[in-house]
Amino acid sequence: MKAPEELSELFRANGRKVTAQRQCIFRALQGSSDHPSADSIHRQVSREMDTVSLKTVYQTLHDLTDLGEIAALDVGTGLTLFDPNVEQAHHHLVCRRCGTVRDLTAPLPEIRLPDGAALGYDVGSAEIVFRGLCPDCRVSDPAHPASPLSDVPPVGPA
Amino acid sequence: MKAPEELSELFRANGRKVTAQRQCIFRALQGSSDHPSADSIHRQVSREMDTVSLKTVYQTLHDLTDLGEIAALDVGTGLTLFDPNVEQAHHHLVCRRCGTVRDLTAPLPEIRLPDGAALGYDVGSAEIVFRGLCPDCRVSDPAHPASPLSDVPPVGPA
DNA sequence: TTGTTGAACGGTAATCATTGTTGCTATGAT
DNA sequence: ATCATAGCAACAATGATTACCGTTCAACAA
Repeated sequence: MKAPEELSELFRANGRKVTAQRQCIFRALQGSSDHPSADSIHRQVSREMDTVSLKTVYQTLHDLTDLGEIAALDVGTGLTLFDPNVEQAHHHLVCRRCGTVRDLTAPLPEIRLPDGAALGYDVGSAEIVFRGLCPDCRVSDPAHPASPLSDVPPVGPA
Repeated sequence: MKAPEELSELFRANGRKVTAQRQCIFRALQGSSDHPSADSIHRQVSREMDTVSLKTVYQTLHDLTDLGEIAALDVGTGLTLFDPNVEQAHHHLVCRRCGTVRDLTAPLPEIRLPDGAALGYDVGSAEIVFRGLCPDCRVSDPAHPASPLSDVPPVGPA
């Protein structure tokens, strides 16, 4: 993701208007190093501007996704996360208990479909999601989900 | 997924009751070779029993997921799909236009995280989702003309 | 066979994430 | 400064999923 000022330029260059709300969202995105949801961005922005609509956050995030500055990421937790890290190719590691997502920058073998395996599809991208327990959730007894801190439902493996 | 009679046995063995609604859902699942949603199963079951609650379908599907007989599958289309094929390890091919999901049984190199890359996670599974346009959607989109199946380009991370 | 018990049922209403509608406001170009 | 229009906030609505609640019925034992 580019810096806020560059994003403003990009928006203008694409016929979109640069509003105070959008600039605030740009800054909130730059400040978040992880994978924020629309709601968490909205909470962050609301601290600075108290009447920002959640819909405005959604629209700006979708605009940024269309422009390729961030990536929408759905790992099965029921809400869409947004990934500002689009410069560096990476995959994701998802905790099946609390739902937190971490980037995986470790080198992985290039994924290639064997000839004829694409079933006529025009395949454009491949994403790998690793699922497991994060260090924090491993501390609690794995056999007994005693007190889940977050009520994200577990997601079954493929 | 096991046969309906075996599923009934399994339910009884786990202290769950075998109702007519559940047996009907078992049969509907066995009859569907693809990746049904809760709603499509509900429509199928409703043809046979006209007063089956959608909640009952959800509960039975979750029970089957807990027992490992089917797998919940969320590929970012907004609804949860259920995959009766849990015996054979496979990945998924998702059409980004119409959302249909196909199994990929082609052999892929085993995905394995290098030592120290797991960031303290207890990694349990890895799933690959390939995204593209299915043959039907390619026909209606001149921007992505059909190409010979042999020259599928290698695909990188999303 | 019959009685008992609690899991499971159907119907409805609620919840959560997300999107549409509408009338007003402010951006960016003239 | 003016002005057309994209964008805004405040709702209301949507679609998938789940909770509530009074009733029913599968499982098991007498």
